[in-house]
Parts: sequence; structure tokens; C-alpha cells
Amino acid sequence: MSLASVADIIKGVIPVGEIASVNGWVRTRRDSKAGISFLAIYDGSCFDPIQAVIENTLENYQSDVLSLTAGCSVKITGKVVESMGKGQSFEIQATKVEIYGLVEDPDTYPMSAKRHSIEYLREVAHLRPRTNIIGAVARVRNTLSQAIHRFYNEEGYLWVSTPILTGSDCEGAGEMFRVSTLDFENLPLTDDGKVDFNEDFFGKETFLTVSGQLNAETYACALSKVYTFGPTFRAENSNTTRHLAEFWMVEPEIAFADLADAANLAEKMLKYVFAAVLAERPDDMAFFAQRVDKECITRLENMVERDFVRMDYTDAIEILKNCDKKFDFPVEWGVDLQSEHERYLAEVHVGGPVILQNYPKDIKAFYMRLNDDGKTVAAMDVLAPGIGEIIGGAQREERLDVLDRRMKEMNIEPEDMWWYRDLRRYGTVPHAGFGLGFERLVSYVTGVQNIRDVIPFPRAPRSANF
RNA sequence: UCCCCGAUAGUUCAGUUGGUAGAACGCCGGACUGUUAAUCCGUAUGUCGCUGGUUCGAGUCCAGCUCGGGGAGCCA
Repeated sequence: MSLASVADIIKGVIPVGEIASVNGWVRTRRDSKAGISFLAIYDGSCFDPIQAVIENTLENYQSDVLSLTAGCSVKITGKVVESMGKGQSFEIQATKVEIYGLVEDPDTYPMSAKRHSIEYLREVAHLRPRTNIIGAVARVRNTLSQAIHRFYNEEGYLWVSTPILTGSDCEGAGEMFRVSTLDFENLPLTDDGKVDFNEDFFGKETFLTVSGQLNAETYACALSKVYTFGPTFRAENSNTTRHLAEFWMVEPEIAFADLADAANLAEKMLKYVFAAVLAERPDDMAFFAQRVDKECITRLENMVERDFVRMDYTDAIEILKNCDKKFDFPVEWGVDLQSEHERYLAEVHVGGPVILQNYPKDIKAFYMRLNDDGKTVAAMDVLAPGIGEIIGGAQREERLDVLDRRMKEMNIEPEDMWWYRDLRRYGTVPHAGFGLGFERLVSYVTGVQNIRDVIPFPRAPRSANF
């Protein structure tokens, strides 16, 4: 007699004939007047529910079993048997049904066994993990994050926890959320009438981080191979299917490495985690392929097999200028690529993910390494069909004089970056890294198109519920 | 932030030129069946997002607002 997960029984871990108990929730109940009821029980351990067969000779059959509806929580005890019916290999022949909690009004229980729109589910984010689709997303998301940690561990990278609160306002990646303990109704002022942040908790202005990169660089310039995996915050007023105000980012940083090393690492990492999902979550992926995105499995299989295409920005511009497609935004060397351009390159020209490299320096950040041509920097973006930029990275400028010049061009005070500059003053090394948007990865893998559905509780402009 | 679209039963949706509010599924009741969000029959569904306007009369037309979706920008 043991406590089993639904996955244990479905996978045959529990031997036939053994008595086991399962804790879980009812998805459906079907009654047969032959004198039995069938319960589909799920507990999150795998996609499929386990079928429990309940005979009407059970003492609480009339009083309890017949009142079970979708969402009720139960403990089923009984013998694991090979199923007499079609559709499942094993089932549990119940000898005992215990109820933890009933659904107080089945008519208004927000989660019916029938289909719901993904937008509706977002309004009941506290109950949506009970659905097939969000449960599957949660398991794939977990598999991806475990695989990421496993990959970097096997490759000899250290996981570095970079700060979430930061006093550095030139991280440069976007608008920041202010963090303060000041009384907004009664702000302390300096003599010239400005807010006196010396009175604030940290004695200076502080924000939520928009990237762990600069901190990660310090550890890479000592421990050689590191990565961060943590939450990131952007106060941009972005209302799209691929932006969140709070999202998770994976940022590896490698010392003694150049742009090609970073691109190779990105390709190897993506292939590793895609293979992990295919191997570990075939049940959930089959559901996505059936109900969400027909191509999602073959897409991953292809990406594991094929080499990623690498392309220089300059060549991409030529391709876009010479192709038949008319774009809304004109293409010229020096312009930042628009969504329509990136989509064309990934979806039409390459037909798969493409690594774009060596962008004009004027459209990229100050820390990216200036190439010998003096016009471009060693930056790269991994563009995925349907999603766009999934990874953005660069070789970092390790030459102090060039870095200082670039900061001046972009109106960044070198004194504010004194500790970042120290890395270049004391034993500088070439190094490179990138940032992977974790939710974009989950979205790409599952085919679930809106990023708000691949994170449990999405935060976006005017939206911070639950 | 900009452009386009939408909001009607628990859910998914229909609702004609402005004239008494509809279906399916779910719920509930019954029938049937080792059943597979099963099938069949029946009952009950409602602040038509909010506020105002036009009209004899508004779910329908107009304005404002709120919320949601898609696209763009910003980016991961």
C-alpha cells in the first residue's frame, strides 16, 4: 500500500495488483447504470489523468461519489489494474473514495471540463493551472528551466545570483521601476527643491534590475564561465504578445571568448533544452501539437538536427533590399531592423532560426565591442520564426580607451561606471555573453503565442492581478 | 503610446433595415451504456461592459469611459 502519483500509475511504476492511493482533483465523472462510475483524476504529475473505477457497492457511493463534479479534491485508494476499457493502459479499481473538498457550486465553478478561451483563463489565473493547457505549459516551463541549469552545470558554468535591486541607472536596457521607501505623500526635498534621495532606504536612487549582465561580467572576469537566471523588470509601456513587465532571463557570460563563442554557446544551449523537452515531455508536446500548434514538435526536432544559419547584418540588408517583398519601412544600411524585416529573414529567407551578427554601432549599446571596420559592433541576435528576437548578445568591449570613447559618444558618465571600468583596468580579457528571454523560449517551444500565458501570473501595463 | 477589432447566459458564440433575448456546451433532473470533456430526452438560465445621448421604442445608432484581443514601436 503506497501513495502514488498519477504519473507513477500511468507509466507502470506501480505494479499491477498493488494497492495504491492517489491524491488529486476530479476532471470528469461518468456514471454507468451497470453499477459503476468512472472518475478522471489529475494531480499535475503528467498530462493524462488516471481513470478510477468506482463500483456502486462502495458504502459512500450514493452519498459522496455521485456528488463529485469537476474540481473536487479526492483521495482514491484501490488496486492498480490493467484497464478493461480502451484509451488507457492502467486504471485504479477503487476500494475507498475520500473527499477533501467539494466544489461549492458546480454551475458557477469557473473551470468547466469543456473548452475555454485562453483569454478567459487569464482572468482566472489562480484556477487556470487546473486546465490541460496551462498544466502542460507549467511542466514544459519547469523542464526548460531544469534543463538550462543542467546544461550550464555540465558545461562548467557557475550560477551567479545577480542583484534584483540596483543603484545603477545606466544599465541601458530600458525604463526602470523605482524602488523606494520614501513617503510619496510627503517627499523629503533638498535645498533646490528636488527629491532628496539621500533620505531614501539606500541613500540613493534605486531601481529593479533590467539585466544582470554588468554584474555577471564581474564574475566572468574572475571565474571564467558564469550565468544568471532570474527575474528582470522593464517599466516599458509595451502591450504585445511578447513583452512582460516582469520576466525571467538567462544570461551566460564567458571570459576569453569572442562573438563566435557566444553564438556557438547559444546554439548548443537551445539544442540541449529542446532535446530535453522532446525527451521528457512527449505527453505535453503531443497535446500542443494537437491543439495549439501542429508544427511544434517537428520544429524542435529540426532545430536539434540542423545547424543554425549565421548572417552578418550587412548581408541581411542586401538580402532585404534585393528581395521581392515590399516592406512598410525602407531598408538601408544603418537602420535598425523592423519586425517585418526580422520575420522575413527568419520565416521566409532562412525558414528557421537565424543568428544575425555585427550590427552598426550606432543602434547598439555602449558595451558592445567595436569591430575593426570602425562601423560595426560584435553584437548578435537570435531571431526565431513567429517570435522574433529570442536572444540578444554581444562580445563586450574589453579595451578601456575604446570603452571610454563609446561611453562619451552615448553620454554615459565614466565615473558612474567606475567598477565596470575597473574590469578593463585590471587584467582585462575578451569576453562575451547573451540574454535569453525565458518566457519567449517557453512560448516558442509550446506554440502558445501570448507570453502572458506561459508565466503563471503575468505582469504587464495596467495588469498586476493575483 | 499609436492603429484596428471586440465586450450578449457559468462558458463559447449568434442576434437581420432599431420593434417582447437565442443556440450549443456546462449545471440540474431523467434514460442508457466498461464509460472515454460518451450518447439521448427534459427544466432553469441574462444588470446585453459602464455612463450619457438620439428615438414612440436601443443588444442594435452616436459620444465618452472601462476592460480585453491583434498589429506597430521599445526589447528579451
